[in-house]
Amino acid sequence: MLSKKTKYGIKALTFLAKQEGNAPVQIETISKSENISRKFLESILLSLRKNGFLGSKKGKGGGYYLLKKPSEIQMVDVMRILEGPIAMVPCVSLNFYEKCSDCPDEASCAVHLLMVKVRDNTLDIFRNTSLADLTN
Amino acid sequence: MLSKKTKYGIKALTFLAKQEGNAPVQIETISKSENISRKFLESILLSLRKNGFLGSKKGKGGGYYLLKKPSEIQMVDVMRILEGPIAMVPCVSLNFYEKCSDCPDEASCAVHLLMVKVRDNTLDIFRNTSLADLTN
DNA sequence: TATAATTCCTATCGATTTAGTAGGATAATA
DNA sequence: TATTATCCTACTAAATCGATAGGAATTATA
Repeated sequence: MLSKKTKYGIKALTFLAKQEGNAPVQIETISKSENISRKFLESILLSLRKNGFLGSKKGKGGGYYLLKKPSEIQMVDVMRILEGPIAMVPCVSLNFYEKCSDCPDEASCAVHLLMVKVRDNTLDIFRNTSLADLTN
Repeated sequence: MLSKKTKYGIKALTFLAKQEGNAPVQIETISKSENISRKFLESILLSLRKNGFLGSKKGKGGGYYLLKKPSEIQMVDVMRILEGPIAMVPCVSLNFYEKCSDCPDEASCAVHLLMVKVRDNTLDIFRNTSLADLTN
């Protein structure tokens, strides 16, 4: 399951991508427009800022804005920051690899084999989809 | 994340598929061979039996056995029973559909759009992979 | 310089899910 | 009848998730 955090994060990025110009948009504005709990969204935007997707400005007229063009923001990077691993199993993850304690040999593991296929395909989609692609 | 339930279930099915003949295999045997908690595996096999993948026999010489040929068992069916929805978001699920409470229009939702792509690809893999394919 | 507006940060909480355990009921075999 | 195995229900500890609370820090503006 995709977490609400990721879902809301993508919606917020999309909202920002749709703005004309690059003026800061307040949390409150996004929260109301996208029906996202204000405080929860706050923490998500904070995390997106700390990871280089967003810039922010404090005080009156402040808010968040995209640091790159939507076409330059790949979904694979967004997913990794918000959701974590792309793979369904740690033993198949490129960026969050962990060995399975129960499995003596990955090469002959049915689950491993199947999940590698899924990861490759999913990765391909996330790599080849930018924020711009989702903003019609 | 793939649940341990699904992971163990697939491993158990693979183990059974590798057997010569169709003689019942005891829970204990699978549990030890695949390093799966005995009691947990018990509940998983029970669920696979109730959903038509396995047959069982009680008493001495009893155990579990496949009801179909491995090549006739599609991973998509296994996944749906053990893991639930294939889709990462309910509003994109074919078999477990649920509307998002926060989203006024699926057609224009970025998350929806992205997750449909992922679902289609993943579904394709699970549909075109049989238990036999995983048993080398 | 005072005030209001806004992000920043840490901590906490309730609900749900997950992985696993316990213990006995039921059925088949010898 | 004794033994072997599955069947079934209920319980539990730990982790995760979604959300909330409350105030600190910073900036714009009157």
